[in-house]
Amino acid sequence: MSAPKLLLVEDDTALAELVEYRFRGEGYDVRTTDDGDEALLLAAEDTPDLVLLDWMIGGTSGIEVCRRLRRNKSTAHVPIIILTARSDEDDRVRGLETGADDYVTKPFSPRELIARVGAVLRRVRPALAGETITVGDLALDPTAHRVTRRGQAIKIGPTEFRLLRHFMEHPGRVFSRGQLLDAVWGSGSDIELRTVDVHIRRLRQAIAIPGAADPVRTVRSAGYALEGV
Amino acid sequence: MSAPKLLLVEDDTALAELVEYRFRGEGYDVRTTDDGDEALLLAAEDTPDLVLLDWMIGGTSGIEVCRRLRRNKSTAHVPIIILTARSDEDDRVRGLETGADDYVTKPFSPRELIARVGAVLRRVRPALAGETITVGDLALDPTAHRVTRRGQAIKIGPTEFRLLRHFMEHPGRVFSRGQLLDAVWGSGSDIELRTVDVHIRRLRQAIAIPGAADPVRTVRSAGYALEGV
DNA sequence: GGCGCACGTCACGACAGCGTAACAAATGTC
DNA sequence: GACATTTGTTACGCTGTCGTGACGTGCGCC
Repeated sequence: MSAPKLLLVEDDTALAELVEYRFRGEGYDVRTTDDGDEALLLAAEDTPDLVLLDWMIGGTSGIEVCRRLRRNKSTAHVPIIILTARSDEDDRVRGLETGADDYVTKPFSPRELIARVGAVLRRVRPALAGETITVGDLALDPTAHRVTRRGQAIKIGPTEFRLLRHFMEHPGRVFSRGQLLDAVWGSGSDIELRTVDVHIRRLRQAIAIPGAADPVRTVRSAGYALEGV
Repeated sequence: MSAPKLLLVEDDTALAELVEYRFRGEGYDVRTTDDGDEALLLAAEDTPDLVLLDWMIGGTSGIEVCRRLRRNKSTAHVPIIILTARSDEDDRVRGLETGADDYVTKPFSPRELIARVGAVLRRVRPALAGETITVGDLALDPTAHRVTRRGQAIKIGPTEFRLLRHFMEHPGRVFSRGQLLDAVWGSGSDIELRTVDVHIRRLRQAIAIPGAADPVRTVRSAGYALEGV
């Protein structure tokens, strides 16, 4: 549920197994493939939270996988860490140009890789790294499953919690009802769009405290957003 | 249960005796072997809390023992400290890649090794370092196998003890039933998820005292957590 | 052997939380 | 201002989850 999902694309089987093992030990949910095309499929059917991408793989080259991940809407914003054997500067530039978030040259220690992954996740989605996220006077602790506003605890149901968490991971950004259904309920759920409204109301009710403005903004005919800072 | 169990794999008999002697003096339960294969057997039949592994030993090489410890489910998460004569950087990388937790180069003072072992145990499982952990008005003494609340002794069964200890090692954090089964019952035990509920109830009953709130929090559709401070 | 204890499982009941529909209110359009 | 569209709000039935008591079993101890 809250374990960050990694997609590992690596054709060195031994290395892949090692990395997979260590990350599982760290509480990650890892899926592995040695093929670029399969990677794109896997990423499409269940969007990972981060992609570890070998630079040179069979099927499609790493740079191509990177580009195509970016092109696809659901995977466009997934952070990517490139693994490469060459410490060549040209490659580094090309990798980052293609939209990779970080760059690790082989040989690396799993510990180093774990640290890098942690760093990228902390930067991109703090809640996935188990860190408390703060937006305005709201604070959400994902590991303790706790929400506070101005220091006082908020009683909140599971769905509202996930909804709020999604908002707090992208403060200020407007989400359509469909996007919220995908992100909070899961992409395969056929739920009425209007159901979102009800949960927005419940969320508003839950985080409402007297004398404070409602941080949930309605954007007419577009969706909802959390007031960022 | 209370004394941390060490497995020492070392073929320098004099050194092994010295280390063993010193650690026994510190209250550890030490078993020693000079053979890699025997080490794996010993580890399998009675999972140690930490393995001290010489890099170069007869039978199987240290790195191989390390790998095979990791591959076995019951020993997969046991911390390993590598002892090596070479301060060579390549080895260091390879050792950590294989999943060792720390690395001590010979010659070392027993005092240093004791400190490192303590540090690793504290990091991995605070209760094994023999320190009493305190959360709120609860206190748990892992060596004496005793729990007190507001100073008064609590009668508690073995499973509830391990459950409470796990909670107290991670106060405030929410664990799913599956995670609790892995952590308290051991991974690979096929126990019904709902069994956790029953033991949660028994734990609640055990630590309940009149006029005090229940420190075990139910997080609906997520799991349970111990109220942190 | 008899006893007590701790354990894992089950079944039942309670209820929180969910999704939906229906109606009220607000907002935008001409 | 009249209308259409979008959103807010409420009520309701249903499902899934949780708490709880009871039961059978295995094990060690006396």
